[in-house]
Amino acid sequence: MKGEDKKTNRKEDVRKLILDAAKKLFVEEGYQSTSMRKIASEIGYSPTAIYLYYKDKGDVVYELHQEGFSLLKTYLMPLATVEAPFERLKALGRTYLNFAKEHPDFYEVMFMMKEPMVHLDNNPTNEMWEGGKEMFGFIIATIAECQQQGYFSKDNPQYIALQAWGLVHGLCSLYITTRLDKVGMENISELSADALLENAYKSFVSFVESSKNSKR
Amino acid sequence: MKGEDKKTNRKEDVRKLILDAAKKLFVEEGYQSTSMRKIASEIGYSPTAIYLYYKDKGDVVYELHQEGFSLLKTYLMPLATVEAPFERLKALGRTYLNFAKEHPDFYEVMFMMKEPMVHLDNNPTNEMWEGGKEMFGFIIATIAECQQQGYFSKDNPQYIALQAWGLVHGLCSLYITTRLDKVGMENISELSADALLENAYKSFVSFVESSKNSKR
DNA sequence: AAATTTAACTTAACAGTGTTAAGTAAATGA
DNA sequence: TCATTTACTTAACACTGTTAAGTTAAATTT
Repeated sequence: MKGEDKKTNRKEDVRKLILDAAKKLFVEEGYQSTSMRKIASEIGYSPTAIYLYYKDKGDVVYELHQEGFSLLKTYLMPLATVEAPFERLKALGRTYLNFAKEHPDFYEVMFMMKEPMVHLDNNPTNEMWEGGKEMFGFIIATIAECQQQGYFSKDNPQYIALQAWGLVHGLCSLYITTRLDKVGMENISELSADALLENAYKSFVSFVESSKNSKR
Repeated sequence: MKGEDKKTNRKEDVRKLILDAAKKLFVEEGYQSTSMRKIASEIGYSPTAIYLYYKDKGDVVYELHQEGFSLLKTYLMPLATVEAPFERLKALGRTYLNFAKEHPDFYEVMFMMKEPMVHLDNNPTNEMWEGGKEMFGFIIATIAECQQQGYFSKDNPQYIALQAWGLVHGLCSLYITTRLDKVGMENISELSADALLENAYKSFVSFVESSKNSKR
């Protein structure tokens, strides 16, 4: 069995070598200019060598997408210690926004690009976008706790969670695609994208806060 | 002057010919497989002929993006007749969602892709994402009217409009990138993406409705 | 009417992309 | 030692956007 282990270990090592090179190019030069050939030359391999370890480019992009979710987890971990559910929810939104701003490339591959989802469809394994579902589940659970404290309506927490996620994701994706800049400028107030993002989020939080115990 | 006019008319005609071919491929085969070569062969030209009428691919994609905003306008025009501002706002959200579902490719190029924004940055004309700003302005104006009727807080309408846009855009982009499918399945309730979208939007509307005159 | 210029294209080519098939050299097993 | 597997590389295909140079016909000028 030792030989077997050694073999799979070796295989895993090279996979990691390739993935790390891909990640490096990805964060330094962006997705657009991360080609199979560049990844290969980064580790001194020929382009086709990658195909011995990954099925195709979609496969390595999917792994990158998974790396992104690992990174997001390290951002969200500390939130588990926040006792008050609404405080936790606010921090969740903040952290999500920060993650998107600090790692726009990862955010893109995780939440904006079609490729990783297509890869999931083509590889009908039992895992169905685990990372995304886990994060969404965290929002749902937190919302449900908030409801018990009088926040939001008594609606299905899934729907409310989707509103929250949709809003924050919407802001992040408009920010990343520079559309927040474009609507902010020349608008008398002359607000920067960052200021718009900040103010919109704050305004949303206080809107939810103010509607506590309205109970529809 | 007649010669001049004839010349520019001819030039405009061919530009339209190219753009229509691009649009056809765009809606029938999607952005991914709309290449300069396919556009050219669609109208019986050689690939390089396009470059006599458009600077580069980004240029024709930008025009496609403009076509999208023309189309969106035809969707939004009828809303001007809705007197009650909150009714108009609800209809605006609905219409926006419908547009995204009926024309996902146009929606992508208008609100999700980076290319058209890069094109704007590289062509420093006086127009700064006119279509986007006009639509966002429509939301702001409607929100402002809603505020006068006791809806929302007395916050800057720009911030509230951005929340609304962010939420609806977030839902649309999660829908288009099939992420709503992925989080909806296997979730006991087993909701389809369409049902999730629908319920989240309805829940949001009734949340805003219920908080009327809370006045923070 | 003839010569020249300009307009509207095409052909060939470059540099890049993802990907497959075939070939090679070294390590391993019998 | 010989055969086989492992781990790669080289060459090639079919694309992509794009540029430079060449062609052909129409318009303009002389």
